[in-house]
Amino acid sequence: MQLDKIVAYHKALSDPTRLRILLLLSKGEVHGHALAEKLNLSQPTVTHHAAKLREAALIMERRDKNTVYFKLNPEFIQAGSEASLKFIFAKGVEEMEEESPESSLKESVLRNFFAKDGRLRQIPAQYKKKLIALQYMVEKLEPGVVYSEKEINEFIKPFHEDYATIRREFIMHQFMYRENEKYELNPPELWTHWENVK
Amino acid sequence: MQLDKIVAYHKALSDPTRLRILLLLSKGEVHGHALAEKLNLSQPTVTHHAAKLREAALIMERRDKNTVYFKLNPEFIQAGSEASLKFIFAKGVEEMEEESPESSLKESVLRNFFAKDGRLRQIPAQYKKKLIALQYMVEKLEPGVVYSEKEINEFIKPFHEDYATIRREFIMHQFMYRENEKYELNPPELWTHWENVK
DNA sequence: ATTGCGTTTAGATATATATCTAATTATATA
DNA sequence: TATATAATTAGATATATATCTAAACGCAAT
Repeated sequence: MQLDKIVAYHKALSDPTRLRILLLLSKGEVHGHALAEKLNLSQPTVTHHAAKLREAALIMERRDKNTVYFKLNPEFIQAGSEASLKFIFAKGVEEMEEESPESSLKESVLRNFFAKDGRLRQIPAQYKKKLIALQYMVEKLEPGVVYSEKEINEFIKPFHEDYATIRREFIMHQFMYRENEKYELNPPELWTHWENVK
Repeated sequence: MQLDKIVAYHKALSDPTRLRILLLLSKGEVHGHALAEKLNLSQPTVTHHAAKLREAALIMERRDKNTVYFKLNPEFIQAGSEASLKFIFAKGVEEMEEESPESSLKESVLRNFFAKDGRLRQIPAQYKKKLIALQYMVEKLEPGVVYSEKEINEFIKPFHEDYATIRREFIMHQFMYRENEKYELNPPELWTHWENVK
């Protein structure tokens, strides 16, 4: 997961002093002492910030005698920006397909919690199993159809008498969407799956 | 100085929990309780992060009964990214103002693409020139005024009959900001300029 | 009214970090 | 070798912040 890299990138840019350093470097190479003077900071402070920027690969260094010159690393500055946007806007990239543990657990839940007539014996207390049971029921609804609350209740009753709780769970776990008393199925990408809850 | 805004933008993105929230929101609206569950965090922690993201204008909220739904504010996420790069790479801010190539290109575009009555003969296909034409038009709007979509259309029509395209380009290139059908001018620092697009 | 549920606020705690001074290291020169 | 300059490291301090629990708030249903 490149999450840590993206965090490091933004951490590096989330300090006014470091941004001012980058601004100064945008005009060309500058050495540490000069940065300290221009920013009215001590040299150790400059070293501190330079280390942060170097760790995020936003600057490069060159040593000449006992003087260290800094300059921008423009490719990485831009790359971090692009990687962040890609990360944030990457809708559902991390979806995974059928796994054996999941399907066997699913079978076990359907066998043990649902009677032959289709009724739900009890709402599973264990989170994973509850989600499986909820999903099993919700998949019998029509995508794209707008239901009233009354209709949802009537739909749930054949499964379980406590329709209010189950209706709430449908919303809480993103199986359904509610607005102004109207209920509608969410797309499956939005459903809460126990694999995503770590 | 917009330094503080850029710092705030990166601070908002410099936490792994907040990035995970944005990732979840990239698939669509999610409410607070669901976020807390999916992330294994307490609700107050979600509120805390939501406040940070809201302050940086990276998310928007909608309330239905006592449930708050969050969603991304993609324009601002992108705008912050562009503003940062623009800030860092603003070489020699003082002398970049009046360069001959830019101003002559601007004059040429204004001369060749706009008729004497002010109408835009055609939308420039070349990127640089299109931005110049868009900026020329958008500068005739009042900063700080909130326009309806109808008003924007009526504003554009005297320039060009394809107001829908131009209205979209205003948003796409960050000249304007849109929320709930309301349009407002962005500050010029946010505008996309062709010098930064290489 | 009372209860239930989702959210927010308040307050506490632990960790992270920006900055400084003082001491140490690295490099070059007299 | 001794000295000067630049950089780094070590250690101290103050501020910021991510997280939690407990309490308060807002809204809807009974």
